[in-house]
Amino acid sequence: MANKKTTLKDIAIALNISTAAVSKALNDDSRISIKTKEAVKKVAKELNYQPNHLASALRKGKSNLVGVIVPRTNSNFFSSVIQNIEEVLNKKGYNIIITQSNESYKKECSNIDTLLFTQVDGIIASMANETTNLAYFEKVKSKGIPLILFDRGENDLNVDYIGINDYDSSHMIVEHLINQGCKRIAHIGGYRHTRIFNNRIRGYVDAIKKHQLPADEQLLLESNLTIEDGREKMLELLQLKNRPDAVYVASDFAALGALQILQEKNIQVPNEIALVGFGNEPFTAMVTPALSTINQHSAEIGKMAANTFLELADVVELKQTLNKKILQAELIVRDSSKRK
Amino acid sequence: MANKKTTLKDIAIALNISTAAVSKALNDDSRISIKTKEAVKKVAKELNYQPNHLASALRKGKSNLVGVIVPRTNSNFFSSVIQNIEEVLNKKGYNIIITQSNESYKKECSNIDTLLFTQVDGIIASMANETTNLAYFEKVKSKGIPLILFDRGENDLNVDYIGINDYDSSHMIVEHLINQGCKRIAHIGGYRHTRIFNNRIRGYVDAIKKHQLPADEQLLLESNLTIEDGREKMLELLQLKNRPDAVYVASDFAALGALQILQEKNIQVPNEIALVGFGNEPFTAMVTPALSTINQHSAEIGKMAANTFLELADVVELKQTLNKKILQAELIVRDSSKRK
DNA sequence: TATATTTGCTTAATCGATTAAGCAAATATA
DNA sequence: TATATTTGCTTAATCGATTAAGCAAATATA
Repeated sequence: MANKKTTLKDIAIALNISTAAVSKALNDDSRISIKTKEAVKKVAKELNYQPNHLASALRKGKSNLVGVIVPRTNSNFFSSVIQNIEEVLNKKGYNIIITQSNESYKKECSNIDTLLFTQVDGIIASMANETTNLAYFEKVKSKGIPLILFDRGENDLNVDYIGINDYDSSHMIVEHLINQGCKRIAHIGGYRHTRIFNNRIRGYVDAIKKHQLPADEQLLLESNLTIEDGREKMLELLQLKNRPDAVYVASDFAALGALQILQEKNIQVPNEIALVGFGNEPFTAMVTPALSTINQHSAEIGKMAANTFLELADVVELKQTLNKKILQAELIVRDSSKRK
Repeated sequence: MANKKTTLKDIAIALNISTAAVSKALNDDSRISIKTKEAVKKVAKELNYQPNHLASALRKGKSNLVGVIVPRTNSNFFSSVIQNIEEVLNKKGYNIIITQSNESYKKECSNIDTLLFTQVDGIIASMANETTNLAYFEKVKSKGIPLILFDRGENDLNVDYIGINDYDSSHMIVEHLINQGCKRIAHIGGYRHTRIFNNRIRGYVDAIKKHQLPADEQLLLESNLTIEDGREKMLELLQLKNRPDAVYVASDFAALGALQILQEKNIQVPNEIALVGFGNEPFTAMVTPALSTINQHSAEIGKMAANTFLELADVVELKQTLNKKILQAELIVRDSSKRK
C-alpha cells in the first residue's frame, strides 16, 4: 500500500543485506562496494524510499533545522532577509522554521520555546520592539546552540549581530536635509531601549548639533513606529508653535502615516515639510510623492546571518561572543525630500 | 554542565524509578500515583527538563509539524493567512514550517520534498503561478498526509480547498463599474490555467455579456500580475485605438503598476479611467487615489485552513476528496472607481 | 475468608537511522 | 609462501521517548 512508508529495513530485506550496509551505501561510505551501492540506490528508488528525518536527527543529535524569529513577515525587509537565509541554508541541507513575534515579548518567548522544543540547531532572530528582558535569549545561549541576531539586536547578549550603521545613516539623512535647505529638522524615532533606534536618535542629535541647528526637545518623538504612530506623531509636530520644515522618520511605515496626515492637511511635501523614511519598503517608491528612504541591504543581511550560523554550526564547545558585522546603508533620495 | 541535556533517564535515576514511570507521570497517566507525579514534575523542573521532540515524534509517528507553502510571505494576504493558521494550530500543539515558492514550480517541488523529509503531519498550500503539473502534490496525497489548498487551488487534485467566490467577485466589480457609468471595461487578469484567475476571467466575461457591453478581445489580457506586468499591460491598453474607460485588475500589485502608468501619463483616475484591484493589500488604502479592491477575508481563510487540517489530522485511513469551502468576498469602493 | 479487580509500577520492545567494533575474504607486500 | 593490509560487509548498541504486556501489592466484592 502507498500508506506504508519504506524504511532501510525494507531495502535490506529486498537485497538480503544488513540495514547498516544499506545506510552506508546511501551515504556513499567508502567501505561499501560500488556494486552494492548501485543495487541499494536502485531498490531505494523503486520502493520510493525517503529517509526518516526524525530518526536520523535523533541519532545524530542534529535536526538540520534552523529557527528564524522576526517581528513580522509582512514587511519587505524581513521577508527578503528570510528568503536569503533560506537560500543559503537550503544549499547546506538545512531547513528553516519561520516564526513571527508580532512585536510581542510574550509571543517571542513562546516562539523560542517552540523552536527549542523542535530541537533546532540554531536560531536567527530580530527582536520584538517590546523586548527588554533578555532572559529568554540567554536560555538559547545556555543550551549551547548558536544564536544570531540581525537588525534588532542587543549588545548585552554577547552574540553575533548583523546590521547596518544606524548612527551614520542618521547623519546622512540630516545632512541631506540640510543640503535641501531645511533648517528645523524633527525626528520621529523608535524607543530608545531598542539599540538600533537609540543609535538613530543619537546620530540625529549629534548631526543636528554638529551643524548648529536648533536641538529642540519637542522635535524628537519616540513611538512604536506603526502607520498609526506616524499619523499621531506628525499631528503632534504640526501643533507645535514652531513647526519643523523636515521630518526624518525611523521607519517607512510611520513615514507613510506622517505623509497621509500632511496630505490630509494640504501641506506641500517636500516644500513646506520634507520627509524621509527608513527601510526602503517597496511602497515608498509607489506613493506620491515617492518617499526618500534608507536601503538596509536586506538580501546581504540575510546571507550574512545564514553564513554566520554555518560558521558556528560545527563548533563543538560553542562559546559565543559579541561579534558585529555592520553594513553601510545607502540613502535613496526621492521626491519627498528633493527641493531642488 | 548546561550543555548536557536532561532526559527522562536522568529524572528516573534521581528518583530511582523507571523511565516508563517518568514518561507516564509527565503525561498524566491515570495509572501513576499523585505522589509520584508530583515528585517527577518537581525534579523535571529542577533539572530544567525539556522533552526531546524528535524522539517522541519518532516513536509516535507524528511530528506535530505542519508545512505551509505560499508563493511569497511578502504580501499582506499571505502573511495574514499564515498568522491565523499559526494561531489556530499552536493552540493544538502544532508548529508550522513556512516555505516560499516565489511563484516557481521548481522551488515549490523542492519545498514539498523538504516538508515531506521533515515528516510534517500535513501541508497547507497555495500554488505557485507557474504550477500546472500536479504530480508533486499527488505525491503528498499518496503519502496519506492531509493536503489543504487555499486561494490558489486545483479541482483535479481532489483535496480540501478554501477560497472566495472569484466568479461572483468579478460580477460585483463589473456591475459596480457599470453603476459608475463605465461603458468599456477592460480586465488585466492572471493566467487562465490557474483556477482562481480563470474564474475571475469567466466572471468578467459573463458579466460583460449580461449587461451587453462590448466584449472586445483586446480588452482582456493575461499576465503574472506583478507590478511590472501591471505597467506593461496598462500601456498596451492605452495604445488601443478604442481605449477602455475602466480597468479591473485581478491583483492589487498589478493594479498599482497600472495606476503608476496612468499617473505618469496624466490620465485622470477615476474620471478618464476607473480602476479596481483585487486583494485589499494595505497599500491600496495608502496610494492616491486610494484603490477600490476586493477583501479576501485572509484571517478567515487561514483559520478555516487550519481547522480543516485538524479535522483530517486524526483520521486513520485518510481518503481525501474535493471539499470546497467558499467565502463571500467583499467589494471595497475607494476613490479610484468612485465617479459620483 | 476467598476471589476479583484496581493501582502502581517494571520490563522489554519499539520507532528508523547511524555507527563503533569486529570478522572473514580478498588483495597486497615481504 | 607467509604475513599484513584492505575491502566489504554484519552484529549489536545507540539516540530518547513511548507503550504493550505483565507482575505484585492493595483494595473491593462475593
